[in-house]
Amino acid sequence: MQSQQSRVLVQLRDLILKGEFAPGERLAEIPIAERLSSSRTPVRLAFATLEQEGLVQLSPSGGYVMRAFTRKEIDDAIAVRGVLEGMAARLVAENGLTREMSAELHECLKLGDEALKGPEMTIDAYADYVEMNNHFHQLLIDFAGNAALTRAIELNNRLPFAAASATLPMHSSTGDGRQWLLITHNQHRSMLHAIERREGSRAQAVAMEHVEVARMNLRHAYEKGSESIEIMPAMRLLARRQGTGSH
Amino acid sequence: MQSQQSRVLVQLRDLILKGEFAPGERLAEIPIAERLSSSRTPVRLAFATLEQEGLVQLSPSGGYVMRAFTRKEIDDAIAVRGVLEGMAARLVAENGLTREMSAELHECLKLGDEALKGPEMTIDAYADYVEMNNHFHQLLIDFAGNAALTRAIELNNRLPFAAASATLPMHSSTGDGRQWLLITHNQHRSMLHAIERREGSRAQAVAMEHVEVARMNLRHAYEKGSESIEIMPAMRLLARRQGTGSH
DNA sequence: CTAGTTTAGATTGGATACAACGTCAAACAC
DNA sequence: GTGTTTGACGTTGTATCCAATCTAAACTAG
Repeated sequence: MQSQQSRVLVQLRDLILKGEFAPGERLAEIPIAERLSSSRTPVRLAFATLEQEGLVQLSPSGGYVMRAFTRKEIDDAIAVRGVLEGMAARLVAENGLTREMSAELHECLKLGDEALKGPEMTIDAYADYVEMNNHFHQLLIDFAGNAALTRAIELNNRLPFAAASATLPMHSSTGDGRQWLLITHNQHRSMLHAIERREGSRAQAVAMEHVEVARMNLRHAYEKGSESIEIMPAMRLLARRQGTGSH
Repeated sequence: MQSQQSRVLVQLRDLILKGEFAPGERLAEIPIAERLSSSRTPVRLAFATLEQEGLVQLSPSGGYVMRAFTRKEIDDAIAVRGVLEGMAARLVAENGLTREMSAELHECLKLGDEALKGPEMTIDAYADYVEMNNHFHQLLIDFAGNAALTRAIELNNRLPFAAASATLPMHSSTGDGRQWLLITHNQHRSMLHAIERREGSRAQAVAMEHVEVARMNLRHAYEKGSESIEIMPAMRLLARRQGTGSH
């Protein structure tokens, strides 16, 4: 078993992302330490990390409080992801793919085709698509071979909703979610096509356009409001109004 | 006076950036705690933050070791800065400037003109230019009004050499440094011009080209090798060969 | 009844104590 | 002479302790 430190960090981050704490809520060390059956020390260590990740904030009076996220902040973070993934796609196009890289990416497209082939999507097919989507994005980032870029994307994705998978169309079972998945899947195909033809600028443009679907889905979830909290608990971290909501 | 936590963090980061620790060196808590006259607790907290910043690494056997940076990693980080600052410039151009914003940016240009006006640069004039440069870049980032972007740039700048000021031409007194400052200054002017005309794409392109000077200077410093360690102690953190240098 | 003050409790920031672990070195065996 | 094992030392990870501070409630005075 690993150290308390990493266990507490992972579990606490999980609790936060599950919406266990209300925005602005004071995060006392003792109750959390008890809840995760550890002492205060690993909890404080975890807080230091989570503060860097932007999930919690130092309170001026000491201690930490849960951060609130405005709609604009999430939207902005998605835009940043677009730019960074656009850079990744451009780099991959400029540097060129090896045969193995190309094969891996094509495998993703194939998995996507299979998940989307029926007229209706099962839950399993949806899960498969999400996994394929994550893999595809991760491959592009890895193939770009730029550690600072990888890091920047990783840190940006720590913000709730900013990650690629967080804002895939969630209502796939209702039918119109599948339409959007078809569109994002086609964008993946365009991206790979551009990359293989070394069209860096096109690859970048498609990658940037790609996140617009995520923005649209965020808007959708935001308007649905409380309904989407059921399937996306992290929605609770979204402040309904501008401001931090902490006082 | 502030907390030990923040004091130790700042001082320790300073020590690291001054090249006090060799790449791969084990960073023991007790000596550092004694050196900064605190207990191990704040040091440990600082390590957690510095690890997030990428300056130190967890050793598999426990504890932290000083990270080594390869030339490529720094170069890549500068490329990421170019993309992010390019995004900032584009956003500012697209959103437009208020009268106050415009005035502040023009003030920077004026200060730069003054610092560069003589045929030779004094140390003071150089210092003024550096300060103006930082301010100009920070203004653009602030005016973009995208918190995730601000954060991403900030985190990326924590890597040594990646920040805008870190790789300005350092040999300004020798004359050819001044030439390069004239060029970067002119790029600032072009950027503002593009922004005022709402030419987002041009503003972005200039901002991206702008960091090429930084890359060139890094190459320059790297080739000079030990000479540049005198004026840039952080050069010691650059691994002379690929790899982590930790074993 | 309200507002201000005081006091008691809880909580954080920091230091230290302790146990488990890893590392290094010396000594022994082959 | 070399390789291995064992033991001692140092370090980390974690828990707890203490003091300083903030919070909140209750009480008093106007």
